Amino acid sequence: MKIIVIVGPTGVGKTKLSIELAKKLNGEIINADSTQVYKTMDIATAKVKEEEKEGIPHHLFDIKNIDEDYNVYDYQIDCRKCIDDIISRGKTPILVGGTGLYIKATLYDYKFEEEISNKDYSNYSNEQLYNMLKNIDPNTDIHPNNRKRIERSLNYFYNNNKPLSEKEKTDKLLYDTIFIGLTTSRDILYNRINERVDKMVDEGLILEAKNIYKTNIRNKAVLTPIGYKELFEYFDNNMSLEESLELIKKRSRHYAKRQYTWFNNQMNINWFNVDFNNFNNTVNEVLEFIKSNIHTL
RNA sequence: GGCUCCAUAGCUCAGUCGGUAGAGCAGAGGACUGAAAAUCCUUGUGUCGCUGGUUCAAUUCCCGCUGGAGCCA
Repeated sequence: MKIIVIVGPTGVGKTKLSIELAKKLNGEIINADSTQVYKTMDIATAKVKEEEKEGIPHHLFDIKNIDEDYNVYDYQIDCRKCIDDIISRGKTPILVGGTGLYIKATLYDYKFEEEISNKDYSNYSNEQLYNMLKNIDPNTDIHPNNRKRIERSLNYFYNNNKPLSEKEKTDKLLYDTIFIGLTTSRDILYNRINERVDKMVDEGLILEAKNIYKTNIRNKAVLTPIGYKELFEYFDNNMSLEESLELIKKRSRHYAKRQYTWFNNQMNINWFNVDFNNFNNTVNEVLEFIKSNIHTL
């Protein structure tokens, strides 16, 4: 059984395509977006709305509260379980989302072990941490400024008693997968992203952010997505509303660019240019590609 | 009408006591195996507004023009 994966930068229309494909391919949709696993983070994450689902089963959305942690390790387990379940019922799993790492860790043979201890490094400078890492892992290629990676690397060492640079890394694909990528020109994409932020505001983004702001939760889940931390600056009077929204747009543009870098260089994607005037053209083009791909096997 | 100031990268500006220029932002490229919408790295050639003059050499000095800001009438 084939797995369909739909990727692409934020705002190209992945959600829409996924539902059209699911209808035609007897499919079920699995979220592959790190921020959409959380409840109540709906507008900012551009989560699919209930009325848009058209009866298609959607998995791995809204499975965590915002005060809970979730990461690749958890996702790999959940998503593989989900894929197996859908296949066992004779349906087609359709992974949709923009989080390249989650998709790759699930479909490729990434190995994670359970980890227990995670130290607090807040008393150390970047330089001190880097030197600590160099001591235990001389071959590390992490940049000295990349504190997050350095901490992770140290934790890996203390949990596994070996340097992260010696971890075995495979590029083996575990599932029979068709990778579909949606794309468009940079100009059009950036315009869509900018307009979408304004649309989010119309749909209640500020209230949604305010509600999360009022919980006083400031963990990874809350501070990771684009759209809340920027508005918090406005709520705290450090920024005007306009500045805050501009920042959201800018960061979304940067994010889209990083997504291209990942998908172009980490995965073998079959790219399709989106026809925004007639989305059906795009759907049909992709469908044809999938069908020809299935037949050749 | 008179006087003063400004005109340099897509934007905001710095600078060259004359030897054709540099920052921030925007933009572009890249890395990525437990925060990934995160984190980190790399990347600045542009008729120095236009025209003429002085000079071996002008974006830099001088004349004029154009556009903008301010002051005096």
